[in-house]
Amino acid sequence: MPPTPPVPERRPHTGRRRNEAARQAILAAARRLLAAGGGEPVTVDSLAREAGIGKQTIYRWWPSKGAVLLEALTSTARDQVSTPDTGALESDLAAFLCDLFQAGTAPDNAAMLGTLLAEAARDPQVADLLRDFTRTRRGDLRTIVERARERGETAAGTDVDLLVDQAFGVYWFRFLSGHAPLTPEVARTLARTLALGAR
Amino acid sequence: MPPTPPVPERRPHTGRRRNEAARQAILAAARRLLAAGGGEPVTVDSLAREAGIGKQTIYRWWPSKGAVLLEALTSTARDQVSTPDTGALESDLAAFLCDLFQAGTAPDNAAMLGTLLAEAARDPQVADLLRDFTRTRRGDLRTIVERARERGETAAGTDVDLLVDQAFGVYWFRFLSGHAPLTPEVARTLARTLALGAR
DNA sequence: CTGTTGACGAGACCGTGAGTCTCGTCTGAC
DNA sequence: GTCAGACGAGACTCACGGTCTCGTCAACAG
Repeated sequence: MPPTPPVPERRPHTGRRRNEAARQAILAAARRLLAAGGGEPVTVDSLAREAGIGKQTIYRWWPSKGAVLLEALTSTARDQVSTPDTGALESDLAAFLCDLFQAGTAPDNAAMLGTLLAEAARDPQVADLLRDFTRTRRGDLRTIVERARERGETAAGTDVDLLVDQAFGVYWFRFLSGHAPLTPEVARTLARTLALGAR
Repeated sequence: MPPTPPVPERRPHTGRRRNEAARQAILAAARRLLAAGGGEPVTVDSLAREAGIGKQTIYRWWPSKGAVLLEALTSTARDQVSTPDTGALESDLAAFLCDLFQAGTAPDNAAMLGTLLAEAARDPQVADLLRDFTRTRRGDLRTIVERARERGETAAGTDVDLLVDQAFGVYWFRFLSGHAPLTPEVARTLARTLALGAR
C-alpha cells in the first residue's frame, strides 16, 4: 500500500525534498490515537496536532484520513498472526485462530479496527483497502487448509473458501457485535468443529 | 422498538394530536431512500424532503436519524426469514440459510443494511439497536439447533452459540466484504458442514 | 362558537469535521 | 545565490446532524 505520490511527473525534481520523518510521525500519531481511547473518532486535526505537522502534509501523502489509518493498522498488524505447520489440520487451525483472536482483541488493535470500520463504512476507498487486507489474511488461512488437503485430511468436495469464511466470520461477527467472547478456548472448539466438518 | 414519546407526562392531553400518517410517511421514505441507491448516504434533509414533512417531526418521534433507519429495516425484515421444522438439522439449516441469504442479498435489503451499518459505526445507540436485531435472529437459529439437540442429532459437547455464529458469521463476513457469493448452493453446503461438525 | 394547547411544515441556525487554499518559511539541487 | 517545492500554521468552504423559531392548523374544553 504505497502512499500515492501526488503526481508521477517525469520532470526533474528540484526544491525541498519530502520529509520521511514527517511521514513516520503521522503514522505513529495515527497508531497512538487509534489505540488510545475506546473508539472515539480520530479527527484529521487531532492527528495533525498529535504528529506536530500541518494538515496539508497529511493530504500530500495520503488521499484521505481513512487511508492513513488503514496504513497505520496494516503496518502493525502484519506479522502478528502466524501460519503454523504442525502437521495436522485441527492443531494448525487452533494455533492460527488463537493468534487471530488474541491479536484481534488486544485493546490497541481492537480500538484500531473499530475506528477503521467506521471509516470504511463511509469511505469506499478505505473499504477497498480493508478488503485487500482481509484478502491476504484469508490467503494465510487457505494455505493451512490446502496443506491439509494435500495430506488427505479433507474430503474431496470440501469448499475451502467456505471453511475459511466460517473461521473469519465467527471472528468478525463476534468482534463487531460483541455478544460473545473470542477466547483461546473458543478458538480450539472452532478448530475442532471446522476440522470435523471438513472430513 | 416503540418510538420514544418525548415525555411521558400524565397531564391530560389537549391540542392537536400526533399524525400517524406523518410517522408512516417517514418510515416509507426511509425505506425508499435506503433501498434506492448503492449505499449513498441518507441525510436527514433528504429524508424530510422525501417524506414531505419537517425535520423537527422526525426528531419528535425518534431520537436520531439512525433510529429511524433501523426501524424502517426491522419493520420490513421481520418475517422475511422463517424457522422451518423439517425434522432434520441439516435440512432445517439449509432452509433457514437459504432464506437468510436470499433476504439479505436482495438489492433493497442489502442497500439498507449497508447504509445502516455505516450509521451504526458512528452512532453507538444505533449499534445497540442493531445488536438487538441480530440477537433475535440468532435466537431463531438457536431454536432450530436446540430442536436438533433434543432429537439427539448433536453431540453432547456441541457449542450451540458457536455453531450459530459460524452461520451468521459467514453471512455477515461475505456480505460486508463481498469477496464471495451468498447463493442457495453455498447455503446448502454450509448447512451440510455445520450439521456434520455438530455430530 | 371560541380559546387554548400542542403537533405540524418550513427553514434559519449552530457545531463539528473532512478536505482545500493561502501564506510565509525553510531546504536542497543547480 | 536562486528557485522549486515541501513544510507548519491556520483560515476557509462545504456537508451534515441536530436544535430553535415561527406561523399554521387540528382537537378538545368551556
